[in-house]
Amino acid sequence: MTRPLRRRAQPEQRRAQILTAARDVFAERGYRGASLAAVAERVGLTQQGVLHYYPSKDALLIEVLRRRDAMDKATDANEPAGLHDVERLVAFNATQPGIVQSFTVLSAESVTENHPAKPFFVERYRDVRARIADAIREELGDELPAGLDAEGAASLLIAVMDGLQVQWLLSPDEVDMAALAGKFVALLRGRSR
Amino acid sequence: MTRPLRRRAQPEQRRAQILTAARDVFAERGYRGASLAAVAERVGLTQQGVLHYYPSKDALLIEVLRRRDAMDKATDANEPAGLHDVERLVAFNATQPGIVQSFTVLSAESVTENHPAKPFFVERYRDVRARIADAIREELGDELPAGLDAEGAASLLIAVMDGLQVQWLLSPDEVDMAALAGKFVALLRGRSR
DNA sequence: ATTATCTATAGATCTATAGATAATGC
DNA sequence: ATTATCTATAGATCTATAGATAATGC
Repeated sequence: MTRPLRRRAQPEQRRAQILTAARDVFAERGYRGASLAAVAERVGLTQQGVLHYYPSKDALLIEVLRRRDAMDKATDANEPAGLHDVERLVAFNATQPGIVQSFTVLSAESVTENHPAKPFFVERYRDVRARIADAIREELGDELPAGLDAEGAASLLIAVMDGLQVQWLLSPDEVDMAALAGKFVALLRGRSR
Repeated sequence: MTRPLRRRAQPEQRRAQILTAARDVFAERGYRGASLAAVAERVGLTQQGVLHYYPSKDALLIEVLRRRDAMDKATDANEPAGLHDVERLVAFNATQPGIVQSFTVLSAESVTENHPAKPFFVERYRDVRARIADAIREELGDELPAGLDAEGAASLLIAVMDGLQVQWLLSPDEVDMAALAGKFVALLRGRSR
């Protein structure tokens, strides 16, 4: 009975493990503060083992973001289906601090010089703004308060969700993200008094 | 006529130069992505020259933040004096992309593990929330729409300003920060229709 | 005498490439 | 035959400390 001296994982499982570990490490330290060795350690490989699956640190980050995007689209997570859905979505996010943190940290870091995720986030915000604007138009038509148009309201809604995440990550007990996001939606609906 | 072989700058000028350079480098690359050598190069010193004035990279970051805070308080910049002042302040910020970027990048990065600026930002947001809540109470009393209280409205206002900055830094031509912030204030005032 | 600045350097990283080896899949 | 994984290693960093030197301030 000979025994294998080294175990090999299923390649697809390995890739998935690596992406999850990378997302967590990037969330904890930012992209520039993270190392391939830290990712490797979490999946029980050497740093070179990780590079067998993803040819560079940049490529690994891009894949993390792509997969996240694909999953979000598949499950309709992280982008509200409409105004009625905002509070539920934010409440769900509040149960997933790691995911919230990865998004907050990477999107802000992406504005820095030559950041590999910059094109990704430019496009993503453009996309999300357009889709949320459509949803708002569908629900409220042109009946927006304060002279807002649907695009502006979409920008504000995204800003509220992103901005609350920073405050919540720093002081979870002082900021009730979901309730506040819900109240912002109520403002948009114009139920102001 | 002997000439000095090496020029020495006035210490206080040097400190100010270093802090400005550090703020810019941190804005461009984030704290973890920045190096002391990059800061040193901008002021014409070696990295060890910088460490003569600030004993560590952490200490340098903390001083950058402290000075910024002191300057903000002195000039009333970066924190609106009240709701009437929000749009003007945001319009002013839009003329200072470097400062906006340093704030956006560092505050988001500060939520990561063991980040030296975390205590600073936890406290700062707590403070700013309280001060803005006071200003809102003074201007609007308890007449807040959507069942908001002054603290909640303050959280939302800060979130709007922070969140718009990310979108604006990524796509300055697509997001009119000042106009949108102004419209959010109009929503808070309850002039909704 | 003090201090601003430099050179030298220790000691830790970090990413990426090259090539070896052992396990898998046909 | 292919490929998952390792060791070895090049080449660049990076922070921080130690100690030398030259300019400043009393």
